Amino acid sequence: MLKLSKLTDYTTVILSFMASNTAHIHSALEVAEATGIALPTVSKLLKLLVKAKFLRSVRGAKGGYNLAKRPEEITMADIINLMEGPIALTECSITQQGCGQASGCHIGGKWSLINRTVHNALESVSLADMIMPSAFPSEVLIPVKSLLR
Amino acid sequence: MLKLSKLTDYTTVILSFMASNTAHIHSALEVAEATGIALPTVSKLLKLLVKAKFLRSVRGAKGGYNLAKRPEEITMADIINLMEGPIALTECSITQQGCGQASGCHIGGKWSLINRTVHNALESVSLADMIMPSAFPSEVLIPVKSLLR
DNA sequence: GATATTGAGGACTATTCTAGTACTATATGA
DNA sequence: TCATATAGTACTAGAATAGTCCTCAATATC
Repeated sequence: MLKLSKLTDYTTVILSFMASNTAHIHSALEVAEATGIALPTVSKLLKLLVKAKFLRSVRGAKGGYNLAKRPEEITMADIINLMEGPIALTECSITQQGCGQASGCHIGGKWSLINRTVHNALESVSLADMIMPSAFPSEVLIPVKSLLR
Repeated sequence: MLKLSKLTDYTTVILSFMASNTAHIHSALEVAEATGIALPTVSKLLKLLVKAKFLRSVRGAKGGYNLAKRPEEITMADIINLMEGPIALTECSITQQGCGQASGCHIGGKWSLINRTVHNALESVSLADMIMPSAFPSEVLIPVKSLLR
């Protein structure tokens, strides 16, 4: 499976919870109970999200966390980028310098296109979209092939 | 990084090599030398690709492998599906039955859309596209957000 | 001002996954 | 019949991931 790490998955769940309830601040315990994720793990992720400026924290008794940005301003691409680094399906697509397989590999450019496509897909979905109850979308068409020539 | 396993990466390189030279059959050793991937690994992948019907094999002396399908008929989605299983960014998007986090997670439907978008992106690129020398594509636009409501 | 509550930060461990290797059996051309 | 090549399976080492724990710092409340 072309997969995200569990922690990335948890992070989207946590952020979605925060976004759906922006009124007051939530303690780590509260988030853990609401999401069903173990407290130490939640705590670890919340700290990470503060560092990344997605959340604000309030220390001390009655402290907790809340969103530092509007839900529309946080995209899936942002979240994945934070948790997993740059969105790229292959090693060689990250840096400009080719990979070790140089002699046998002539497909670098195509990967960069594919990566960009995936990135765009993820950037087009924000936290606000994630928490919106939705009718099932009809069809998604992507003109990638037409661009390959 | 939202990443593919190395083996998946190798597989695309190997298949691209086979596709760019469909005239005669290639031994595992030949493929290994052409791609720069270690022979045992190449051998393992070639066997896998035969089982998946992407390649045909000829046993015995002067044996080897060649493509069983036309390059246009093998898409990136096919390759990733073979190597990593169904294209899905999260566990819960694969099966219909919700995840263990049921109580806290209300975003399953959105993931399915995102997954479908990514899948479409990957399905639109075939082996034939991968081996074609290309001008750099200009822009890729995906109307995902407009479909979320 | 003392105490309880809650976040900050970092270290550590267990487990799982991945990649790579090795070995034996089978088929075929010369 | 021998050399060459694939088929199939099992195993191992290493790396990445997930998860936990402990100590320190800040703040509200009594």
